[in-house]
Amino acid sequence: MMTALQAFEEKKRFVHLKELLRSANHIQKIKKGTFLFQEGMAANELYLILSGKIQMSKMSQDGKEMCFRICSAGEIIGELTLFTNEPKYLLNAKVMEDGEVAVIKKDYLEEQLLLNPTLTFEYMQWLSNHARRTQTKFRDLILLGKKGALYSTLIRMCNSYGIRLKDGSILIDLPLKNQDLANFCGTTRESVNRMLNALKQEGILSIHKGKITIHDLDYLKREVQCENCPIEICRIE
Amino acid sequence: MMTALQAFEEKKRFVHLKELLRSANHIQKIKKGTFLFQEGMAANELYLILSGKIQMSKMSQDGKEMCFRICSAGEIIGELTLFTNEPKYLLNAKVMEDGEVAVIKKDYLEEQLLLNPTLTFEYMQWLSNHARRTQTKFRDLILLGKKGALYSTLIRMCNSYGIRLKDGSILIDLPLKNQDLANFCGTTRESVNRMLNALKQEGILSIHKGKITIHDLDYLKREVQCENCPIEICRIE
DNA sequence: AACCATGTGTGATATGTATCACATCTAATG
DNA sequence: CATTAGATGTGATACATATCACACATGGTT
Repeated sequence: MMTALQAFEEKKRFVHLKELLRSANHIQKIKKGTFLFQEGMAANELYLILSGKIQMSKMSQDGKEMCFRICSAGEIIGELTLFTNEPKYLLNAKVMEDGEVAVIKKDYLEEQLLLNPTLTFEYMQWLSNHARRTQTKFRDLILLGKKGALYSTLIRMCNSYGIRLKDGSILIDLPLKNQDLANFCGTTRESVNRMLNALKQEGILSIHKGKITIHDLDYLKREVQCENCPIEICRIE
Repeated sequence: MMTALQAFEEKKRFVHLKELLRSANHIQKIKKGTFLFQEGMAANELYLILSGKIQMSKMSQDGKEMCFRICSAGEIIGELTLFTNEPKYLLNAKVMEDGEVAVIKKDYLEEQLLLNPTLTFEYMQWLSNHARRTQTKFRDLILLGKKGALYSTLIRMCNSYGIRLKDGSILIDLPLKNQDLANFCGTTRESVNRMLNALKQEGILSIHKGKITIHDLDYLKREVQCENCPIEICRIE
């Protein structure tokens, strides 16, 4: 779990990049249930989320959904279209919660990134960390079986969206349906339901109003033989 | 499958980056069966492969291996340690075939990358593509089941290591054991063996001296409902 | 309060996949 | 060419997971 200091450090990161993004072209309202963009669409802009929540996912041809991350205020989306040939969005951006995004022209951002070494540095750092996170995440999802996949997802969600409560429990501050979790870890809502209920029985976690609270994170870590990798790596996104 | 033109374009990519790497500090011989580096080791250098083959993989705590890519001449490894805080290798680099690598000091490369916009641009482009490849690859591995995972892996290997033969078949120019393939797609060697034999029966592929030749790539693509994503994305690495 | 849509919970069953235990096969080596 | 180590091939079985079908809970609406 993130300590107060770590959270502080995390916020200090990429300050120049975020500063640049704030000088955006215009602001756009986003409404729950709509898509900000969908995979395959030509990508000329990227977005800084000002408020609201957006789920980034990718569909398989047969209708199954792989969920990558849930983004909220301060996060950049559409970033992987930068510096690509025929830029198309690779993911779907589905709005989970009303809000606003700042719209940034891709061309402008690319130009600025190359002109300013500090920006370049921050962006490369972000990309490297992204790639590193992805490697450990997918190793877990693929090698640990579905139960391990769920446990690993819960652990990462604690690090990405968790709030430490007074009793030491961690509230994952996102309303998550069984189906959402299933989409994150490549299983079915029924399996997720059974596994969550088993964990509830054991007192490992509890659920109120669609939000999960983890009471015994160490249990989950033991079960997946967690190697306690650095906090910037062991995250959902 | 890559056309001649595409292959040519691919080779032209990242020329400045590779040029820089050739001005390396020194050359090091690598011997089959040894590790150039292992995950967790402090990372102060990265490498350009001059000859030989290196398999990049990550272990899970219970001894299972997730294989990410097999690199040969012209490829850079250890690159994801650039611009990270406490740089440690994230993967194991196991030598599959004797050869030589050029050793580049991490500090020097970081400095050069930031100083030269062309280099910066190439490296960012490479990182973006890497992230995009990873997203589609793991979606396939996680959502398609083990058979789909194997088929997807074979398709990507055609694009990464394939040589088109006169009769239109594609030779995957790597000696691959059943266990290697299993490590790539998160299954067991027995399962891989059964699936490969079924494909042999159907005439979809054949194997000589440990190298697989795909006779009917379209069959594999149909089975995984391949969406024919761009060649720089549908690859193993 | 009755209704409806959406989500959750759960048994029965089918399918997919791993595991175990061997029997070959093959290539390298003395 | 005999031996051996490593790789492949295959049945039997156990286990994990998905699928199906439906009951139940919940919250919002008329």
